Amino acid sequence: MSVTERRELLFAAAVRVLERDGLAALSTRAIVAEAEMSLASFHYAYETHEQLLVEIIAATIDGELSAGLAGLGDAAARTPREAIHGALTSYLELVRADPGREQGMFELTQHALRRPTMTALAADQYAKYHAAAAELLDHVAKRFEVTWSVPTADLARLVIAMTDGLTLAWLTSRDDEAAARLITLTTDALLAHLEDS
Amino acid sequence: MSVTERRELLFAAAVRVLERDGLAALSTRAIVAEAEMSLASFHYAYETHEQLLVEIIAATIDGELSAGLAGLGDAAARTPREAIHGALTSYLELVRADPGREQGMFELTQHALRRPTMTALAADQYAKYHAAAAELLDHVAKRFEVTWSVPTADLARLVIAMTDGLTLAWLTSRDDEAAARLITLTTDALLAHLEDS
DNA sequence: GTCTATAGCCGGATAGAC
DNA sequence: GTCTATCCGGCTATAGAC
Repeated sequence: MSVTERRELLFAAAVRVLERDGLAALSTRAIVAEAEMSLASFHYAYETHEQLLVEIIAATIDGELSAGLAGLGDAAARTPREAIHGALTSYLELVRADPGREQGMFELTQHALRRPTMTALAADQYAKYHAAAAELLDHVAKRFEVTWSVPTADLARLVIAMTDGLTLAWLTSRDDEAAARLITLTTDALLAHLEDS
Repeated sequence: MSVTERRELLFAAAVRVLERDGLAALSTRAIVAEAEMSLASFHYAYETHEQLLVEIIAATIDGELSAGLAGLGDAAARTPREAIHGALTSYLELVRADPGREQGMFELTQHALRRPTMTALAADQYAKYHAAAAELLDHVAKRFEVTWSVPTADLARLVIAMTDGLTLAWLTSRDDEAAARLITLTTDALLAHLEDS
């Protein structure tokens, strides 16, 4: 087996363990067991356990972005409200479909914030979240020929803060109706800063 | 030393370790070292390590509430906008003054969500957050003789989601100006649902 | 290359001396 | 009651057989 193939298998196994059992259970032993390998073979692909963690954080950033906010580009939306409401709703669907995944993201962020060598990763993670949200807000403005009366960089932070808060609220309560109302309130908050060009 | 006194000392030491070093470092050994006790004496006050964790989660809920949203009752505020903006700002000050504390809260929530025996605690935690936020929104409405056009229970979820999102944004970026703008946007979002009685 | 076996450390919990 | 010493298990990492 090639080193790169082994890395990919271990990486995929690690993501499964993280989502299913949480970061606290993401030991080297759990990973190789999930990948059905021997313990020693882990270090043939990765130097240290922490190195895999770093790679997971870095990689999950991009995946999260494309999946979570893909709904914003939804071609079926006929108004800015539909576009934004639909995007937030499709994000919530993602959380509902795989709660462990979003929980794993939070755990990774918290973990990174606690280690000096990894805090930059957490900062990068959120910088990319904000950039992606801003890009999609710009996309909505362009598509519907409207303009945001507040810098999209600021509105993007509002979007990300709300998705984080929405996720935590749903994870702790599992209340779909309350989450739907929260999405509507968030949509209202964003649309208040939209004006015709 | 009485059992209750020992419990209090261990509890306080555990909170210090949690805030300073994080949940992952909150071992029984670390706690007794912080409290300057022997290892065995821990189990004279608490049956298990998990029992202390449960107690910390339960107790920190109330403390967080009273401290975090105390600004909403600020007597100096002369308008609803000042009251809400001031409350969110004073909450952010709390986060800035003690980032480790808020991080510890997130870590406890994530931890509780992963163990079946503790998920109810996380649900209680957020239910109490929401109830407290609703109560304070009601307080603002009463004091300034205005009414909320949306159930305060729903607006309360918006408040809590935003404080969570705001906290994560600040923890990852340490950007005070961006946080201030986020607070202004949040204040706007809430005031949009305020009308004269 | 790949495995078994193990070193060395830290974890929670407890036995037993005093 | 309070401590030291220890059990036992899980952890990361690596040595060494093949």
